[in-house]
Amino acid sequence: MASTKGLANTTVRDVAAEMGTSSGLIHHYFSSMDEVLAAAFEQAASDDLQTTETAMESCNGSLERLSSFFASYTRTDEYSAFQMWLDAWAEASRRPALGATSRLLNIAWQRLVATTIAEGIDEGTMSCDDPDATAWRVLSLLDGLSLQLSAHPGLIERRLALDWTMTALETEVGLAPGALTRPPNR
Amino acid sequence: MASTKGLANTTVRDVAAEMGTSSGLIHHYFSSMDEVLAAAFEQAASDDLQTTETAMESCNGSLERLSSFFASYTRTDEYSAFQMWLDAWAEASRRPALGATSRLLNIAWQRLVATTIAEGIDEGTMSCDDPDATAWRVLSLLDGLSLQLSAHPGLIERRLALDWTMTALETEVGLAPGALTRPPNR
DNA sequence: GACTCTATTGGACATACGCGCAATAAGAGT
DNA sequence: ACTCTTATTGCGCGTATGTCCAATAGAGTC
Repeated sequence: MASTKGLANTTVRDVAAEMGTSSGLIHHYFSSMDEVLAAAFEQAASDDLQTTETAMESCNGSLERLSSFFASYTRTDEYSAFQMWLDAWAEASRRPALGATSRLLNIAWQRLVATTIAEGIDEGTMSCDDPDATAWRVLSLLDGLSLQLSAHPGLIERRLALDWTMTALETEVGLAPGALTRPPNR
Repeated sequence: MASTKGLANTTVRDVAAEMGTSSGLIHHYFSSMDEVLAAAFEQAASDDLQTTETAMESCNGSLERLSSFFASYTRTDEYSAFQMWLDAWAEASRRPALGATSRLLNIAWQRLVATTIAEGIDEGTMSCDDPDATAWRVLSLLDGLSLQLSAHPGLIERRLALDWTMTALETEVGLAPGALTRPPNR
């Protein structure tokens, strides 16, 4: 999936060329371009989610798991991954199928963080009144900052954006500042 | 500016029709569609900024000014205003002029918040190590939450998103929870 | 081997878009 | 009146896109 042009500008012929088939075949399986984009987005985005999930599972302890979450987040191919999300959010209100897909995947990411926080509470290493709300806040902060990184390169330092988000999470769940291990620069 | 279709799908002919002129005239004043979109976006977005600025100026005390900021934010025409920002961010990396415009306007919003916090510090009502960073964090949180409100209606309650952001600001600048007055529901 | 159903092709069709252009209108200054 | 510059029009060209469709290939099934 080399959609460097962005979801919004991806055409049926692009997808066909990339799969080595014809444009007509795609409309044999998908009834509209909206669903083509939704399927393409789901595949790419849920791949990223899967990668992050397996990386987190290989950690023991919710604290390491959360650190691993951020490490995995910065590892995703920087341009295309987040640009794809920006396109999806912008098109969500115009393309129903794509909107439904992005909604589901956003919820999946939020639940991933929320349940890990809940584990931390069970372990006794974290404290949080509302893991659900905290997950939304932390992810929204990360999205809002990543959005600036992607749309306005150089405006905010990438490392600062990540550090701010991790600090916010530490504060929310009652961890000491720096308790989460920052990933190395890249 | 009735661009309900979104910046990305606005055509030269749309703009021409809305201004009651011909499409050729627009290319007489703008050298490319990128600059047309940048100008249209700048006009709409800086209008919103101006409205918020004047609303804040009519308040005395930085605390009231910050409350006014959030009140003004929720007042902006809900769909089209934020959808326009989403489109601009998504297109920023593909359309240089639009990207430069959105970057400048983002900075303007950030400075608006940062300088108000600095005023609060001078007044002695607030405390904050780095108003600049705090402004970026608060605005990014607000953007990330507003993004969900716009792209996935009903996922998060609008009032909660606003309340979370205002609480985050209160925490950052050492105000008591609830010190900022929440705007009435709408 | 004939038949049927699905997979797949390549292209046609209608539409839409950005951009440029030749032609015209409108002033403005002299 | 005349000229030069600017404003404005309407249209056409080239290109791209989503969608549809007739035709072909292939794979089972009896």
